[in-house]
Amino acid sequence: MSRPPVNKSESGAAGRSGAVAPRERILRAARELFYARGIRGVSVDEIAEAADTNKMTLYRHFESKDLLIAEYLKSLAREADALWDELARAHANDPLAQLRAFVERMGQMMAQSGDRGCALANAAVELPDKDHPARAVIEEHKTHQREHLVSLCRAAGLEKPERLADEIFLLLEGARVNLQSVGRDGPGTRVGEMLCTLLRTAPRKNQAT
Amino acid sequence: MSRPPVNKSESGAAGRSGAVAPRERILRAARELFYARGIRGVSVDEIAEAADTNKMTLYRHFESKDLLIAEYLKSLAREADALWDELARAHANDPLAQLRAFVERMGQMMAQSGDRGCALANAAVELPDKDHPARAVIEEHKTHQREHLVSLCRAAGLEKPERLADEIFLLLEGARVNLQSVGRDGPGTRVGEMLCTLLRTAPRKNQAT
DNA sequence: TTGGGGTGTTACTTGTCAGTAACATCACCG
DNA sequence: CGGTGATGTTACTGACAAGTAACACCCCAA
Repeated sequence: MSRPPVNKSESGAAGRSGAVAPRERILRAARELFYARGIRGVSVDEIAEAADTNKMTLYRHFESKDLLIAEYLKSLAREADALWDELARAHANDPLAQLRAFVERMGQMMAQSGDRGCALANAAVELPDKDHPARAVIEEHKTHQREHLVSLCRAAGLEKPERLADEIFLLLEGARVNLQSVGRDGPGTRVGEMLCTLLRTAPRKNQAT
Repeated sequence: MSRPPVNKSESGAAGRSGAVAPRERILRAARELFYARGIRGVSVDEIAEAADTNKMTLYRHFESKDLLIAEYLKSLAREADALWDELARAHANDPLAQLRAFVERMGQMMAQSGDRGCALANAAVELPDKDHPARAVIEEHKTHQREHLVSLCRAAGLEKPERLADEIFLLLEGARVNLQSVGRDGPGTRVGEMLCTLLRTAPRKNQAT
């Protein structure tokens, strides 16, 4: 009780040195492998090896593969939220600029890397079981993402913010899933400019300024 | 050489009677199971059993599970092409009506059944290996689908047919993949009206008529 | 020095799945 | 009736994967 609360992630192998704790290494390896090869196409042994550790240590940090999957998706969701925060800081009190920066960022992501689309959506395809622990993470994140888009559209004074947000949202989802079907020659790579013109030509509510 | 080429599918158990040949039963079972539970989540044993036959017969008709997957997707692609043909017959020489009927049909499909989105796109997610025999089927079909949309938009005299077709295409893809993440409460169910207004407000090229 | 917590290692159990072999059966055709 | 081809049945192999047990190790702190 009285001793300093040295968390296991802070002490031990990691913490002081530049090394990374096993749990973190495992999560990073899981992210790479799950994304690149699909969740069901990667074994926990492979993940452990890629994380420079072994299966036992993996199971000491994650109850099961299913819960590791859920954590993997959670970490991606947190990263996406961090992007929102970053854009909010970069364009404070300018929701329209945040929207623009967002669609530009997504367009870039799709143009260069990320042939494999949205990891969350992919997971939903790979895990049809509605009771899988990952499903809650996916649904929560997608809903949150869409709501954030709506609130930005509304704050930007755009007309029919729900409809516009849905359009942006669905176009992005479609582009990312289509990238996996037809690769870089499909319409997915041109979604960036589509969204830019969509925002540019979106009608604003007549209001004071 | 000289004997009449009695195809196995026409003679034997099926053909004359109302029964269905094993190969067809297997394909149908594969369609249901692969779609509902994912490709990697269904074993060939299950498919054979659902088709009221057994694994041996399955392997007598399909070289491997991978080729069965490819055939499964091919049959779906053929079905989609048949839908185009049906719409073309129903609205001959009226490409705009074909487009409208198409988006309406898709909206219906998503509103009632088909929680699991586009089987082709799902397969692309589940089969990251670019050399998988199913990939060619997927890419070919998606490209063909998009080209058909473009040609319809162009024939309908709509402006920027490529851009409009891509928008329709991506919105549909996005709606279907999103349906799997957030279910019926998401924006996917409203894509029907979105597409209708998109078509209604799409600018036509100034031309005689 | 000593003890303990996190980690590495090996080996194992259990289950599943793709694919095959060998043989029995059944229907139809001549 | 006899034979041929498709189908059914059973049992099997080999591979792989999730998860666990037991034990050795090693660094750090008291």
